Amino acid sequence: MKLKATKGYDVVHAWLKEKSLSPFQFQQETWQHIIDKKSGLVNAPTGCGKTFSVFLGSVIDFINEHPKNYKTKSKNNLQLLWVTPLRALATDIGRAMEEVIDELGMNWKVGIRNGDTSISDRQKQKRQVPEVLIITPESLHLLLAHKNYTDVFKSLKIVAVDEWHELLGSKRGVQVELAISRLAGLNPKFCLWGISATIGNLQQAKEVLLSPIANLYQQSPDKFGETVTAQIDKNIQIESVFPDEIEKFPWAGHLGIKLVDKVIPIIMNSRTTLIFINTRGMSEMWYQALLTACPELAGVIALHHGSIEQDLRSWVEENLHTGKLKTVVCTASLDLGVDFRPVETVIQVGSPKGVARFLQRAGRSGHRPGEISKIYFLPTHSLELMEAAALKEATEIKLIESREPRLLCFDVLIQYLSTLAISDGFYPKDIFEEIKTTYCYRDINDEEWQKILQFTTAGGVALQQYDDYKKIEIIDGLYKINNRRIAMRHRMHIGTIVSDPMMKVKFISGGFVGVIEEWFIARLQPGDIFTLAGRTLEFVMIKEMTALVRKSNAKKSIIPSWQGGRMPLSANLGFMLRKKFDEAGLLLHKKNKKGIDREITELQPLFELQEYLSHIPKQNELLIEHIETQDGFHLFVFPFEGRLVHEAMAAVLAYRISRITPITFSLAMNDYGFELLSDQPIPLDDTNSYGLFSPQNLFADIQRSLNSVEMAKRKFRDIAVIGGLIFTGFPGEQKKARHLQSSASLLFNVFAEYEPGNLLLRQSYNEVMEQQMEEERLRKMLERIQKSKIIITFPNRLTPFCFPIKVDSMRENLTSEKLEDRVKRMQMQLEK
DNA sequence: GACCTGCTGCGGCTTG
Repeated sequence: MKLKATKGYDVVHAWLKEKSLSPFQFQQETWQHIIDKKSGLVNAPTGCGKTFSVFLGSVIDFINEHPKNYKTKSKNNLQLLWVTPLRALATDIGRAMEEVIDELGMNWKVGIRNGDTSISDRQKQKRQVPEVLIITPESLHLLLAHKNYTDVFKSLKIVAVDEWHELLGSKRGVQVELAISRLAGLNPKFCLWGISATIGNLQQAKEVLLSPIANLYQQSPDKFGETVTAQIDKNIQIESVFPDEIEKFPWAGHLGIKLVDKVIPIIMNSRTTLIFINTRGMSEMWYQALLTACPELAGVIALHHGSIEQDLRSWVEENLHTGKLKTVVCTASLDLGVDFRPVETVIQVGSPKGVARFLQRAGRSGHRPGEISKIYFLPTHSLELMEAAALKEATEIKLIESREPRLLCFDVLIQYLSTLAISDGFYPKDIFEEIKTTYCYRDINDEEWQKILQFTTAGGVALQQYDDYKKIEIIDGLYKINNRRIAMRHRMHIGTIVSDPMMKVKFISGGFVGVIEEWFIARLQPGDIFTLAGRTLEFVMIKEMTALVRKSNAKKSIIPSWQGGRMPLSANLGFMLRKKFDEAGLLLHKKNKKGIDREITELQPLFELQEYLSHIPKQNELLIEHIETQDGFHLFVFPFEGRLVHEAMAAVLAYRISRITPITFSLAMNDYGFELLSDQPIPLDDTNSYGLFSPQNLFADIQRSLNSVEMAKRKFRDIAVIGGLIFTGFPGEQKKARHLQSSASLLFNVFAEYEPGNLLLRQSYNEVMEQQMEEERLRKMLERIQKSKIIITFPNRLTPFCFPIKVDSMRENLTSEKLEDRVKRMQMQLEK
């Protein structure tokens, strides 16, 4: 495609030429669309100039509009609104944009508006609106909460939503949708561009973002907008780290520290290495282990995770950028963000749980078009090695996960209405029309809308006697909040991220180290030694919700753990894993092992034992193992559908079996399968297996088998905070976690008793089903099982497949030392 | 209610 010659393009083209840069095809395509005033989605990997695709497009467009005076034109006049999910990205992108503007001699200003923006900068931006404003979704809503906010957006020409794939699928994405619907209501002339990495549902991603704009043009949202794809194929090299003797490598575990000696040469042979660890606690352990194994790393190795003080993290990022650091051990905290050009090698320790995440991390290395991205996969137990084989093939065929957009988030809607009410107020009729243009709320009905309005103005049915919940007043039909206290509190609570209250950790001598959860600190005695941010610390005391510590030289220390999210194995990776096990099973009977993944051939001894004791399931089979040990009667099932689905399925199966015979179970699960354990034989056999895994009555059986009320209550806490029902305190004034949960629980009970139809209550149950149980996936799994062959085996001892689940379930009752002894004993028995 | 594996992300302490 050749770009139409325009003044704007000439100017930009000349500039590019001067810099000896030639634009990529996808960038030119985007520019053309922007010139033609179209909207759409750019699909490009990070680090290949996706920023410039849209940014330069807006520059070209501006020059075209003002060919004569583009150098002097414009002041106080927002042209481009750049939405990005990360504050850290804003500075970098802003700097790059300023450079271009400077070199083109244009009279544009770039402003950054987020929580880091100083008060004086905010005031400056208010007096003189910059031409380019880089903003987070939260800050964008804060703008909508300002009086006369409509003035700011009058001149807006282009809105870009960067990293849209990161926002889609979360309530932050819903916030973006709402903001877009409002802007579309105000200023129908702007173009909207999303920028996204590759995901499974790109078309849907485009539709979600562009829906309100499609509505303006009265077009059907699923067909509206352009898709521009960068044809830049990243060369990704995946290499497994193999233990020397697979026979001696543990069958279970999650840390993988036994392979630390294999990591040192990789670090040494590479300029810089990022080591991704799945949890914060384990990243602390790896950091220590690497330093112990290779003391020369002192000073060039660092640690980075979400509970480390922001300043320390920035220091690490900065020094990684300049190449001073050779290695950084990190968690998902470095998945996104600053463009780490010098990173040469990436190591993934343990399961990345999904294809997209793995590719994202691989892409952190060789971060330039044309360069090879090199990633090592380090397994934490034997069977996990199969994930490397699965990831390789998934990468080849681009089996990348989708991000499902969230629907009908009433909590976010309530927050949004309060936001509009504290600025200029709103007329329900207009706003209802607007929100219905979003993907999230397109199916909202009149009754639900009335309930929402009633809720924000009168506290709904249950809370009508409490003035605190009557936030919005109606004056001549205008919905408005005039109470300054309510307005202030609301501004402080804009956003959809609800975190557990944490305790800060600070040196007595001053200086913050990071944050830790209350329960962890609560069990420490003064004088106890623990580790945080790679430092050994002695706990002194708690003062004003801050744990005071001093440095320590002790050799032994406790490593904290945090209660984070529990990402399950993705459906795509599970699918590929089943395929690889199928291949492994076939291979046992084959002489010629050419062309077979090395991971599979290395694991041959393990597979032989599995096949001897039980069976290796094929793709169209479900393996069930009945095993009797001194602990009792075990039933192991291996659907490979991820922890959350297994958790729900285990409960449903236990319930269904208990209807055949009165029987109680204890349950255990991991990403590959689950276990039912009982003191009596478990009546599951050929005659009833399909019935027990039937999708029929699934919903009812879930309700009966899981404590959905308790689960909904937990979900409700976040919903209540987002919806503004619970005030989590002024900044710095931390509320206790217990306190927060109990106020949420109280509200939950009130609704359950007096207003069972409450929308937020309903939403919490829906979120349990959709997010926690992954009901959709559970149902699909059961349908798959109905079409599969169920293979029931009776091994006379534990098998390589069930061993990791067994070890995980033992962990619950034992301390780690005892566990280690016990695992050894189990393994010895197996080797007999 | 919390641990023995359990991520990340944002915002707020005014204004007339």
